[in-house]
Amino acid sequence: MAVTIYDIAREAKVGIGTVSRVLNNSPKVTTETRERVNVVAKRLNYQPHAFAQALARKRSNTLSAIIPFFTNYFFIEVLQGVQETLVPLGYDLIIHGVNNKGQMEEYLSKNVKKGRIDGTLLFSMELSDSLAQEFLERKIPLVLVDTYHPLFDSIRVDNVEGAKIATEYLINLGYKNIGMITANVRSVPAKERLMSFRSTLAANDMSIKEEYICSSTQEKNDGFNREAGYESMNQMIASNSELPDAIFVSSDIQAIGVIAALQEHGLNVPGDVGIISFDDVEFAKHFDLTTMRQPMYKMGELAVRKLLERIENNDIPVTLEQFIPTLIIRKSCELLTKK
Amino acid sequence: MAVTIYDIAREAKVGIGTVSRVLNNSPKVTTETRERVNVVAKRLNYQPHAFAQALARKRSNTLSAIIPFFTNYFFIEVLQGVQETLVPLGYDLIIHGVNNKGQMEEYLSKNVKKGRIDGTLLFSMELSDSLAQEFLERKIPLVLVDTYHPLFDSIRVDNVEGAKIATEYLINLGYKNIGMITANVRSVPAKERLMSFRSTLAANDMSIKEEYICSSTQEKNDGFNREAGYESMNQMIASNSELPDAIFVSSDIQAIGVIAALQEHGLNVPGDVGIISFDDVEFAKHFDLTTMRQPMYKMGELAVRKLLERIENNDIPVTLEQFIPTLIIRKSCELLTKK
DNA sequence: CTGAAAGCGCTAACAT
DNA sequence: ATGTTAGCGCTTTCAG
Repeated sequence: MAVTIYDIAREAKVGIGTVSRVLNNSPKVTTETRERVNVVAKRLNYQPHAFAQALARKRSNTLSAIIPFFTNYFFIEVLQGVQETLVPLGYDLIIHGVNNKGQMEEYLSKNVKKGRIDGTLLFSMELSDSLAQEFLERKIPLVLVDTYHPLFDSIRVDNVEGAKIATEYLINLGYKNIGMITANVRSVPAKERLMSFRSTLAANDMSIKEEYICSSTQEKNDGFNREAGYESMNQMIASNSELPDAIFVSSDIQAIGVIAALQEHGLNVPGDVGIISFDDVEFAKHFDLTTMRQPMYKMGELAVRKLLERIENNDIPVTLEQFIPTLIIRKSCELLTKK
Repeated sequence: MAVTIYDIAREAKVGIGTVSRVLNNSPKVTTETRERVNVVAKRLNYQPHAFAQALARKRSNTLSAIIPFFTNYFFIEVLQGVQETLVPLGYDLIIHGVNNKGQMEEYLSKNVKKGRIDGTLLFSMELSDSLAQEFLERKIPLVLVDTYHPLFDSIRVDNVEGAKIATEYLINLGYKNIGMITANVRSVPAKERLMSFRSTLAANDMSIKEEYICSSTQEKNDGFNREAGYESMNQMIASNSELPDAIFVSSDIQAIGVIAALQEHGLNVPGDVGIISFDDVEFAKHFDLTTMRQPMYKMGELAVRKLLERIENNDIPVTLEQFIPTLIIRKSCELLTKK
């Protein structure tokens, strides 16, 4: 059996109350007894029993993260940010990978009630109003990452600004006929990126050719997948005699499909068409993709801080933090001298 | 405040003992009272308090996983297997990503003592004898995944068999001059794969050209990285007038580097040289890599089952389970007609 | 400043 | 079959 405060109390010849005080750094203990207790605790190699503490304190020092497993790359980096900021603060993380919204809701509405969690991080999935209501009522701190709800803290990427940076980069490189391949526009990020692409082009007095804009109708991952990119590119090739000289693709993974389609038609990147995409997931560098990097690690870090703040004080006003993606220049676009 | 068994007891007009029995499916309750309690529990939307249960039961129903963050691809799939098998069984998972061995040891020897965990999964990292001793003494169930220690259950991939399959595939395709690019041979998997490559070639009466075997001296990830593959390939090109017609590379990520080096020298895959690698991580399919797939999901699944078995009964003998990798045929090798 | 005791929510042994 | 009670290990009053 593990060593408890009773053991320490006995050996140090004090009451368990005093032991507890020492262990929790209560000021009302003589330096002398404090010292004595500490020595014994160390000698016995004491570790507090997390559950007993949680029960007595009504606070578990553990957070949960609900993550759609299918987002793979993105989430692993965010998670690392989450981990590395919460562990030093004495928190533990319970993760729950879900594959669909039903699973998520089940988990949220059930497991969270068990009192084992001080707060929750919800990733990349839409929060329904009924669930939102439940969290509000139960007063369980919740912060959203890569998704949004007006009643909760949210941490997102500024898609509008990111798409603007990407588009301007293409323009400055000297590309004249720029197209866009976007995911399913029912997804918010896809919509925002497309919208910003259009307005940036307009702001720079560049014409927008509708034939050069192609959005996916795929359901799987909202069109953020390789096949969608492949299809879109093939479609664009089939219905145009001439292609754009550069394409802004709404995600790295789609860009892989786009490049494959291009190569099958004997077209090279960036020789024949320049490509810029979005995300900078792990493999992007293996493809030398120029892309807009989402600061995933930092998002995880901030998410934890926000959540902890809210656990301290749930009355602070709700915030929305937007990260600006940064341009990662690799080799899928080039400076056009024929400018 | 959340609803407790006292609330249920009051409403259902029974004692808390009865409530507890009903909730735990004890047989000694009348169907009638059972029904009554269940109805009230449902109406009150009762959820047991996990910590109180853990404290009383001396069992937490939570497992922990210690994972090196730098292995990225591999771990995310294993983790999914872990998750999906443990959640339906009523367990929770606390994950702890570590970046080095020191962190791992700190976590193991400290956090695990807190009594919040029923058992632990250790991934891809060597277990020191002193830590092994500690686990043994504390009787904390531990299973190792992708690593090995004689005193604990281990789940691994059979590198010898995998390398044999890969090599034989190359031979059957008609390749005559087969080389190998391996990671740092101080790593056990790299060593095993190389050894098996040699013996398979020998068993098939094929000559082994030492100039066609190149092992990395890199430290980073034991040479399982892109740069190592790139370097090795360049080195092989520099020191040979003629190249092998096919190369077995010890990991997908190295294969990416190998292909890059080849292309820089105007050589194509599989046209000029065929490539087969190992792992089948997520991006392998984007490169059309023919590779040996490690059944990651299944490994996670089995790891949980083993751990749970051991939690039930820690006296069963230690086992070692080896998974045979499966050949995934894509396009980085081809049937040679010039056979 | 410190010891004793109550209680966190639940399980399990003990009565009845 | 069901109610009662004693812990599980810790925090936190409440006395002193």
